[in-house]
Amino acid sequence: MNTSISRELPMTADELTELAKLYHIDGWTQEELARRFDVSRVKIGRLLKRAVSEGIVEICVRLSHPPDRTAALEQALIARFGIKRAIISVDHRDAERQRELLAGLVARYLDQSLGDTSVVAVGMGRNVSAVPRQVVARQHRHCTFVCAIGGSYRGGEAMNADQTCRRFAERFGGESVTLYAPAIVANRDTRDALMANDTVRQSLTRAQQADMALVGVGDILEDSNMVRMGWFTQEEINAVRRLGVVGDIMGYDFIDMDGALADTPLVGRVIGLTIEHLRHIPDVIATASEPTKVGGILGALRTGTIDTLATTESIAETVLGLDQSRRAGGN
Amino acid sequence: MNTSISRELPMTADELTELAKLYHIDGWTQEELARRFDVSRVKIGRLLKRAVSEGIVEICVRLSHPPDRTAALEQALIARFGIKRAIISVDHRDAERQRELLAGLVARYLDQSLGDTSVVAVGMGRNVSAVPRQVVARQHRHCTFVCAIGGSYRGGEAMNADQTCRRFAERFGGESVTLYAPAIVANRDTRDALMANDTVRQSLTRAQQADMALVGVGDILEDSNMVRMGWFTQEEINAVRRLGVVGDIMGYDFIDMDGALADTPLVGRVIGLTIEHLRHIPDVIATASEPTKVGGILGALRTGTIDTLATTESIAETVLGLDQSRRAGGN
DNA sequence: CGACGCGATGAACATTTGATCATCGCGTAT
DNA sequence: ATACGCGATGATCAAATGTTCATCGCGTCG
Repeated sequence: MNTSISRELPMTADELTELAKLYHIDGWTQEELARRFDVSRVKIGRLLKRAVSEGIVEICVRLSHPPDRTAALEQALIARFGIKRAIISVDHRDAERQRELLAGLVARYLDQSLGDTSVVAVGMGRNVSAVPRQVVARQHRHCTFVCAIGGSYRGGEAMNADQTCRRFAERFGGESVTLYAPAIVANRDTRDALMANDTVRQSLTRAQQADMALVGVGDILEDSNMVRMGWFTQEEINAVRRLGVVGDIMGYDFIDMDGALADTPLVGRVIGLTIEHLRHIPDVIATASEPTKVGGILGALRTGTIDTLATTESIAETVLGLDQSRRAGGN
Repeated sequence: MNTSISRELPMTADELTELAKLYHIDGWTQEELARRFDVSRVKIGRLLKRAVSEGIVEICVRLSHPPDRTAALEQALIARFGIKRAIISVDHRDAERQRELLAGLVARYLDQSLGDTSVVAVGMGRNVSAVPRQVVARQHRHCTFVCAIGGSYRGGEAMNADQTCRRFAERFGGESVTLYAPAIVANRDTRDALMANDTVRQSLTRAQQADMALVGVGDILEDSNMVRMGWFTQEEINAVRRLGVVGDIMGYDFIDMDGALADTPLVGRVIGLTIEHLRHIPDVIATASEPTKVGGILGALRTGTIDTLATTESIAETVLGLDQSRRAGGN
């Protein structure tokens, strides 16, 4: 056990970890640490700040909504769409924070739902990849997190399913299974060839047999992931929108507000689970925190594949209202 | 919107949630909240404490880096690729910061490995040149840092091997040996002419006899150093990629995922150590911090020339998975 | 009616943490 | 050699938070 800290600021990660543990876990005060290591309190403070900035310690605040307010919303969603449960986060104006808040609740739900050997199929997207960061597992499990869709270098590595799977496995315990294939390929032939590949087949089979799935819901705005990732040209997206498409599930399966699948340029070119596969997974969690996705969420709910909806309070209300109006007003 | 909080402490969970959100998420101070709701600051404090005890907010601190995890990774890499050791850095989302973190670990490794008169061959690249900046030497030595490749004015002087050598010599003590030649020349004849030159010969000979080597691993993406330095046209890089090339060692020797050398337009035009030379150096350290380089790292490991791999946790895991899948799935 | 208990409340004080700034050491450029 | 920049350092001050304690309102019981 190393008891002395070198005089210069560049400390090793191990020393920083030790310091952070004493402060955050054991409850020492900065002044006590300063005396203990014979440096000034200010320096201890700076070191602790550095431990945070380097990711050695992570502090997450989880804000769960009190049951009474969300209970009514959840009941309405269950009654209207036949889902099994809803996870409702408080509203927040900052989009990034909002994502984190919701991801925290999803993380907690996973922590209480995951068995010791559960298999979870994981999609791509910002809302999905935000979840593992918020996980604080109470037990160490032996789960399997398997990619439900291939990878893509565009639009940031961090959103990819394999990264998300790996982080899940780290946090909850267990292993991650990567789908070694691009998320999207040039044409159906390439897709068929890939699907015939052993490695790809194996991963997909495991994904199909998952106990749970965590997927995102997308919109088809100009700045949506679809366009950012270069899967769509501007004209294509306009054309698709004219078909009445309002969003997608897991990043590629497009739906209109009635939950019907649409015929888009992507059909037959994606390597991953389809909506049909999702139907056979006992608990499909769909998560979306952006207000622009209300249409997509409504469509996703109406596909009947969603078991658990995770979203914000105001989005849930909007979706319910939207559904109401479309039932009443027709069109 | 409810703006007032009732006077008695028994508040509704909703009000507590609102309060907690303002404090924990939005960063208000207790005093601001006290003014805002016209109660004493002490009471706000008590309410916030209650929000925690009632489970409305959860605050969790996570310490990363239990050393055992990186130890397991290192063992896996050693077992799989026959390297001697691995240096694993924690992940960090900011690329620049990530480079520094990894460079710090490499610097420490050098500090504990370098003898008083060691000779180190030094490559080029961002990951290599980041190392000397992180050096904090405990003793002053008389080492020799010698360029393993010539210089290039494109793409920033700072990355050049001679600069890096000089900084190393400053930090660790000793001298630096520059390879007075361009990194790449127009054709094989020019190269032969240079290799016949006394000065060049001498430097290269010393590099070949080095005790250690520090080299980078590159990728061949559009924005890679290769292209930025103008060594490759876009067509050439595409052609090379079609050969199955996934990366390079030290900035020029190209390899596919099986670690085999590729025939590229650069062959015979580079002034510096080759992979064959590296094989005779007792400790070749390869460093790479970018996730895009996983393929290149796998190839580099399979060449069998690497003794010490320095990379990030998630890259190490990806490389292991990639190797696994290529062994299993064939192709 | 009045004494008492009890929890809530906020003033006052103590502790902890964050921010600022002058200084120092060291390496570099002039 | 000297000036300068830069980062690290800790003294000092300011802000934020935690703790203590006297008081108050209110209901209960003798």
